[in-house]
Amino acid sequence: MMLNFVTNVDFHYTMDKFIISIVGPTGIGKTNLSLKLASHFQTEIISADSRQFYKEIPIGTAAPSAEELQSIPHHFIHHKSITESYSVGQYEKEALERIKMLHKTHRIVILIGGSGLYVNSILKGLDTFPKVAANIREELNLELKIHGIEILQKELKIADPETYAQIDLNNSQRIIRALEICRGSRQPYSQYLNKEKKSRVFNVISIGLEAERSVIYQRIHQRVDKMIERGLIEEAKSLYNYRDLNALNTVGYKELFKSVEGTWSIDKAIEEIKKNSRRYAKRQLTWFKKDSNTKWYDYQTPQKTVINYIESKLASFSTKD
RNA sequence: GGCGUCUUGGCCGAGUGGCUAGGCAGAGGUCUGCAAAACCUUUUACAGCGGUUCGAAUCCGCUAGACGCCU
Repeated sequence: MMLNFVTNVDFHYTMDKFIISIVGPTGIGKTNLSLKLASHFQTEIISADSRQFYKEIPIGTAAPSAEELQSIPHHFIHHKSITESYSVGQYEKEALERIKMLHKTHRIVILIGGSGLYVNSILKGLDTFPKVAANIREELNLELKIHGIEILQKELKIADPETYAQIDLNNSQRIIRALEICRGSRQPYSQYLNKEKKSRVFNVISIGLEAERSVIYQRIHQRVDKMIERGLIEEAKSLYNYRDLNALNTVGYKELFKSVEGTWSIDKAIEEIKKNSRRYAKRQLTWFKKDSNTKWYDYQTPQKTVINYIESKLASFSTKD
């Protein structure tokens, strides 16, 4: 339903539209490249970073600076408050609408991704699930806390054997998601999966930025130190009262909260931030490397080289018509 | 110099004759509305040499190193 603007009528018109997707591990230089590309192609940037959505946490999420945000129009950065709940489903819908709008006046839109699932929601699409009341998840979370995961596993086995057979049964988040759909819609979660293929009205050119592992880690360490200099500790302290919000279950904040509480020293917290950032980068790489359509470049590759590649891709698409 | 205690994988740490300790770090991976989340898998050992024994990380001896006490 969220894709009902995709019709045969505007097929021709839309397929001359492009998304340049930039992926890669945290701290590799995606922001920098996206700014360059946006200015070169005279276009705007859509962010697919699930933490840069939140306006209260700019330092720890390494969001683009005020000047950068001013030089190129950005979308989905700082558009939410940490107190609002947000989901990929909502993001997919809103971002697709925004992209459609931008494509009316721009041939190319830049998508910069840090969050694999969010990038995928734009590029490939999610299946459509019914909306379920928020209190169902709250109930499930409570049941998990009181009775443990076994009871949820049992319920899933009955409610949706197919999902039960495939899902990671130790992962309570997945089980709860499946169950909230089962309970809320009285239909098995698996029933909503893999419906008709989502069509997209744009072509995708995917660019990955990478570096040797040790280089990535070194850059992460330096960036964390810089965040501390810029006042990450103060930012975290000021948000301590909101620590239970999902948006603050984020590298940089959860560790500093422990030092506010006195369980960790500041130095220990900083070490943990670096460690968790390294792990995050590793998971991002695992996710993004799976997409064989991505053209990978070393982070030091001249931006001109990347632009040339994109130009040639654009040309190859237009000759296909 | 003498006496004693100790030496387990990158780190911590259990194990006293046969049965994978475990944790952390690292590495690899999963992923359809909490995703910077959540979850899964996993390599490298018993300081060295020799002996006892069917069998030694575990018992004995020597060597090396660490720590403690004594002269």
